[in-house]
Amino acid sequence: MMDIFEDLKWRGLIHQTTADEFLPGWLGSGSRTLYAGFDPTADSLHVGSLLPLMILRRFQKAGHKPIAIAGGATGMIGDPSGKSAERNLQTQEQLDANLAGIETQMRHVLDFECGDNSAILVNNNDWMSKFSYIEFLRDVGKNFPVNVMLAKDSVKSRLGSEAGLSYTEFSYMLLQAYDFVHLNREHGCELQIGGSDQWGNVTAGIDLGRRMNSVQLYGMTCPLLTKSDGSKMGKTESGAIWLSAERTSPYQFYQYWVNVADEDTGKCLRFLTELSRDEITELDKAREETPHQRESQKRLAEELTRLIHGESGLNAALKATEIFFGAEIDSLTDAELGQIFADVPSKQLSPSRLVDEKIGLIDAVVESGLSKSKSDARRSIKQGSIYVNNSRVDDIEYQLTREDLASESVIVLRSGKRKYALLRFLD
RNA sequence: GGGGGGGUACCGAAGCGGUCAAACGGGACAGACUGUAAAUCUGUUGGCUCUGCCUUCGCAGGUUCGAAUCCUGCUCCCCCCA
Repeated sequence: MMDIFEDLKWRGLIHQTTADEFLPGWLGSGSRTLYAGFDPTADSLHVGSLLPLMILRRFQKAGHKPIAIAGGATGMIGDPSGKSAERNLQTQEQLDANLAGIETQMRHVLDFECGDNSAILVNNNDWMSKFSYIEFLRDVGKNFPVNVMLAKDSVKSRLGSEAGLSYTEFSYMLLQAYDFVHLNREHGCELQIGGSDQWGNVTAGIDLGRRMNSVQLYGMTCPLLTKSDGSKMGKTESGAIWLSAERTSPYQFYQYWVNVADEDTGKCLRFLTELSRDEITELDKAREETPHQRESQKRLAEELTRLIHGESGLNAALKATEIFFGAEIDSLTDAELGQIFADVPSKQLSPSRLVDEKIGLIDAVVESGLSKSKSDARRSIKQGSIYVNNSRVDDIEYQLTREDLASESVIVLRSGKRKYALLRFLD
């Protein structure tokens, strides 16, 4: 069994634990059960959830049993930690749909069918919803001194803010704490992991375990995955990077990691991949010496895309990358093009236009939406920024014909470096 | 209520009778360079049946061979005095 604690430490994944001295030996001497919580606010996890998920995976590979808890109940309330304003509440239907989506994705990262230490996914709504308000206050609430709760950072910061803190959000801590106690009782779970902003909630659970059941539980937090400029990893101008292919195509996902800044890449490799120390050290060196090769970014992107989208997803992303960065496009199928250009707008035209009517390049560029007027299209072509199937065409008179089809029925137009549009000649 | 200034292309801002599709700056787009970074350099930035034609300078009229530029009315904005 590998030394999980040592590995986490080397990767910089241990921010704080409740038992620094004790945990290494404890983890090394048997299979333990641990859990991390995931917030079901959407039907897909995003890059932000990748870090705790990977930590669970590391534990599982080291022989421990991971529990992922989807906060069906807590998700209805919203964790105030690190949030500046009150959350919107979610409906039951939304939550159910979200949970289903999330589970599918977790299966890529955690093994749910490997015997004793199979991962399990539970929904805290299953036990929380059985509580009556009175019961909860009597059994759980009375174990929480308000003065201790008020001292937690997550509460303090919100009390001082203009938005304030509702009673509902204030209660969040009790729910998460009770989750831990419940999992301990039902599954023998003894360790909770979470981001460093979860410290208050984690220790609340440990306290509750001691008070209710006289058990000793443990907690471990990891650093938050942030960029060197302090912003969150996994966000772009156009929104979050998701783990579902429907929301973020494998190509976009791959590209996100290829474009990680040099300063952040080392951290990402350590935090999010399972590459060995030697490999990571080598990549660090390569990044230092030949930054323009961007070997480590490519490796990072490759590892993560394969994990989340599988070998075929990775291949699609690589093929798309090749094409989006200039490779000529020909002898592909409609299906392949459809996958590669999943994110690209397309325009359907009648096939007869290719044969009988002849479609001039200028008109094609306008119809595809790449240019807003014919004058604009004419200028673009003259300036050499229009490409048909990725080869430049600077002849204003050019007419598209069947010869220009890149697949059975598609011609790929491009303006400039990145802007693509598909013309589909179908009835 | 009185006095003054002003509304120009995506934004800021010149132009104040013809050579104005309208200087200049920013932005945007493209080309070169490059590490799918940044910077830099170059070009483009109303439309079209494109070496020419058409429509634009708050709105509507007028003067003139000719107006973004002059006149009249309307409208909106800013400043000063009440």
